[in-house]
Amino acid sequence: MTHDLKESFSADSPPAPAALAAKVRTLAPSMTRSMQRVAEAVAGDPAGCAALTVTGLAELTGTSEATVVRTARLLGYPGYRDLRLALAGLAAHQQSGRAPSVTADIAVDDPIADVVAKLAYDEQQTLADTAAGLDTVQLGAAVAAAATARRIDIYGVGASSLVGQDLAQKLARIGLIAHSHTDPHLAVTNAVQLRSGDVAIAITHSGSTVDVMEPLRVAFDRGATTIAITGRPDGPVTQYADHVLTTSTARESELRPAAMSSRTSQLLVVDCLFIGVAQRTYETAAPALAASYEALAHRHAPRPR
Amino acid sequence: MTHDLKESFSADSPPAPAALAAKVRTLAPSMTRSMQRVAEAVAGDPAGCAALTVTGLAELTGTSEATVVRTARLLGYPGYRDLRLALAGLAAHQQSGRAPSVTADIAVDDPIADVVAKLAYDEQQTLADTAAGLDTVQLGAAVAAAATARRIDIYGVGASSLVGQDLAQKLARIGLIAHSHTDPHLAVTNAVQLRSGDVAIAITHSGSTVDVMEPLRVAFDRGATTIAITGRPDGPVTQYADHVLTTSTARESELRPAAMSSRTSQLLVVDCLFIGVAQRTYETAAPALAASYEALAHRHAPRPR
DNA sequence: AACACGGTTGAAAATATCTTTCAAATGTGA
DNA sequence: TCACATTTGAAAGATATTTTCAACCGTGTT
Repeated sequence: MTHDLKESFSADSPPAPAALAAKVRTLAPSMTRSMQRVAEAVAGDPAGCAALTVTGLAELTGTSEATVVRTARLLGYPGYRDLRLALAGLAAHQQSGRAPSVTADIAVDDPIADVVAKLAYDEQQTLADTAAGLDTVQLGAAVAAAATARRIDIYGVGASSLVGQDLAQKLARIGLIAHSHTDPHLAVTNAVQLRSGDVAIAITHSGSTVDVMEPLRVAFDRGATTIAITGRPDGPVTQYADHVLTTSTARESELRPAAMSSRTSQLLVVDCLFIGVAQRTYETAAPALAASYEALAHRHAPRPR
Repeated sequence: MTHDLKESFSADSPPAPAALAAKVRTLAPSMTRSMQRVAEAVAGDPAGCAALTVTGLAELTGTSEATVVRTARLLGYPGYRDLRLALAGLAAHQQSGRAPSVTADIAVDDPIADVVAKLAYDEQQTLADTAAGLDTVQLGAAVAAAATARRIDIYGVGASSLVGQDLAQKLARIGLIAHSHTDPHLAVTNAVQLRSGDVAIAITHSGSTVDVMEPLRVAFDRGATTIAITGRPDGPVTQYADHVLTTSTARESELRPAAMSSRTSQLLVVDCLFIGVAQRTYETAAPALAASYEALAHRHAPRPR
């Protein structure tokens, strides 16, 4: 416990890391020759020096450990250890300063690391856009309808079908009766069965996919509450929709199909819808979720050693 | 010999400061209780921990020096000293970028607008974590294998099956022979047909889903190049994987199942894989993509007036 | 030129910190 | 319950840091 006093000292008085180079210049005149060599090395390559031990830095500068420690002291740190920590911080800091221009399109010859960065950035952007553009009133209405629905039918084809399946899976997990339809004919056949109190959800990025519009129209005519999740709030599908949830569209490039970002956007909307429903049906949702985890437990292999 | 590449993951991961919190979550399940306590402390207060010595951190977490060192090792650092340096860097990093206030868990009584904001933020976080934690060497190897594969089989069940389908759909669109298998029996039956030059991809968040491991094992034994996309880089599935792509794990709450963020993470990985393959097969991929757009055009209704 | 003297320096000892070892404690499955 | 494997921390061992101290250097004086 006694050493803790030292800790508290280092906590309140270390110099601001950013000003290190300046401090070196300021204090240089009052330094001895060997100390200046050390200070120079430190100011010149903080990141590199952070990787060195006292001995390493002493050798690098052609001085001794003692001199390195003296320099650290002069710069305002309790010892070399703390200077080194500050150096690490400084390195990380200036690392982040160099913001990579990931805003560009993905090119054919981009290195794989750039692809990862750009893709992640794009999808993050898509999420932000979607969240910003989502009408919470419409979403609230959709949630209310879905939470009390007798049954929920979901239509989606192509890439959107996966989103539909995802939603259906999750709703089913919390005990709701939800089905995703991919086959347009079967979807229409099923839609005919719907009536007031049921919910139909169409997912289409273009807002004009016939195979998805048709079953929604039937459901609409039958009196079911209809929801459209689309990137085109003015598209044809919305004329059969009681509630419209808008997804965002990101620029697409040759290598990055629009389906990619629309899927991200659709999934966020669908997740919001799901969480909303789960909130409203919490009493039954929570145990249902727990039960489904339980049921799956035996499908996993034991931990290896 | 090829399988030894797996080793490189845990061994080479150098100071990746930004991804520390993510790494803690990813590796937490494979940690012992006391190690988790240490990891928690580190992830919770990087700045504070950076000021502590091994002994200090051991006392703080009620464990021993040995455990602290073990934890540092598991997180990918040579020892505590290096973890501490990374921590200092991280502290400086987050000092500059002030975190937003939507970090709280989603509660049962959150208004719908908050749900949207929190969910979007969480998914963005997941994307960032995934991108930071993705081993580009492994990814590059996976891309190379997939781009030249005679055929690609993809295994995934539950939520992961949708990710598998998404990947298969996209690869098929650029002219590759790719199939997603959901039925474990059929998957194994198909896996038997694989041989050297084919690629098998298993997608499982837990890393221990038997239904997915089994076909991958068969493919592995048959000499196919095997890829595992999993949130548990130390899970059983990796023993049959030539290349391991790690997805990140976000904290989950009662209302937000882990499946949600793992899906986001998996999709990003899969997208990166796809783009990588598309780059490598650009000559054939570009016209194939264009053709598939063309073919779908007539499935859309004309814009209404 | 020789000397004395204050400041500078690094080798080596002393200390602090980190790492490894190993046996006890704890948990786990038969 | 026992046998076995895993987890854990105390203490020994290895490194890194700090301190000590005598040698060294440069300068100014006699």
